[in-house]
Amino acid sequence: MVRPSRKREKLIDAANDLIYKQGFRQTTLADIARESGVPLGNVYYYFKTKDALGEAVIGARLEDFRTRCETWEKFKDPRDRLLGFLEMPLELRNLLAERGCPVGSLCQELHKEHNALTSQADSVLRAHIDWSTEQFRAMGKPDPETLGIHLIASLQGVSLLASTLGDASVIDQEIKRLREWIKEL
Amino acid sequence: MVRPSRKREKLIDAANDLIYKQGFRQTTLADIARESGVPLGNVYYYFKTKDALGEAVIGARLEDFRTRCETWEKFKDPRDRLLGFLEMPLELRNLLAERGCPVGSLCQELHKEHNALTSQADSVLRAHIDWSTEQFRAMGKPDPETLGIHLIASLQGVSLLASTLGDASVIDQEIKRLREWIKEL
DNA sequence: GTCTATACCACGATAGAC
DNA sequence: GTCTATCGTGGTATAGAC
Repeated sequence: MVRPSRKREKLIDAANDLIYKQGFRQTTLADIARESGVPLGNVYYYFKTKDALGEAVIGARLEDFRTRCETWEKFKDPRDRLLGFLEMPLELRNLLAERGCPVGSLCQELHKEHNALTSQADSVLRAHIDWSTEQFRAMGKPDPETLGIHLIASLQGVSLLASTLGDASVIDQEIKRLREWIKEL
Repeated sequence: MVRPSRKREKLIDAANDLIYKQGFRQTTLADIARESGVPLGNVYYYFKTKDALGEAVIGARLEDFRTRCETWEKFKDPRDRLLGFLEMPLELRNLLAERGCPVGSLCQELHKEHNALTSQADSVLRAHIDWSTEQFRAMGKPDPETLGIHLIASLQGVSLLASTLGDASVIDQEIKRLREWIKEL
């Protein structure tokens, strides 16, 4: 069996967490090397550049979202899928209040640089919008994309405010509002 | 008459724009020096550190918001004040779609670093929330802060999506929704 | 494949002439 | 007050021994 290198995985995991905590630019390869237990010079055996490692991290995040999607798609009713989706930010509420949303904050950051990774990071947020839009479409709603955008924008906005205010309860408030909105739609 | 140095103003203006365009960390003092026409070494005559210049920029932004508040407070009806407030993101729609919200993106960025400026940047976003909350309170609504948070979170979220999708029309959509929400409240 | 040592560069900050 | 030259630090990336 061809199994991917352990060190490669460890590097991606460490980078994933550090990028969430500190941002991409602020996270140095030395940080990642230390956190993953891989010597600095050895990082370049697995990834040619820092950007290449960033690309792998974003790929892992997209993969992670796809896996989550599968669990929500077990629900037959698209309304239930959306309500299932809304459980995620509730579970992560303390993390979101501390660090903001990993997807949104990376998009913000990379849009300010002129980084080659920008469009890849964007695609993760876009995947959230597209998945939500599909559920609204399955519900037979007109303008499903407007609804999908409203849903994701609300979550992004409240993540930013929760981390700025250092208060996770604003997430609960907004999720409550969104749940009611979806039920009444 | 004691007038503040022209160069000092130019530095703040250039820094303000560059920080909006590129983010704080990504913006170098060399960038700011070039853009403002002030030689690099001379920057330190006006600001001891880069953080000190950042602090002046945030102060200018807060001052700018206070000035805008005065124009909205000409309306007697708090509902009209909120509707006046919502004109701002509409006017800035193309800028928001290109660069995101200057206030929100700076909060995001500084929260990832452990920068001394973080709490100052936060106070600008907080000012937006507080002002909105006051209007809802003046309308006699229960839980005015929840409403204020919803308003600002919506704007922040849609700014992020507009810049990620590169599409200003999502701002129009969400503002339309918010206007109706305020009118029916 | 693994690791140490280091080249190289960019940036914040300072020294000091004018 | 103004400006040039430069120091020191810390980051990405590479060379090359094992």
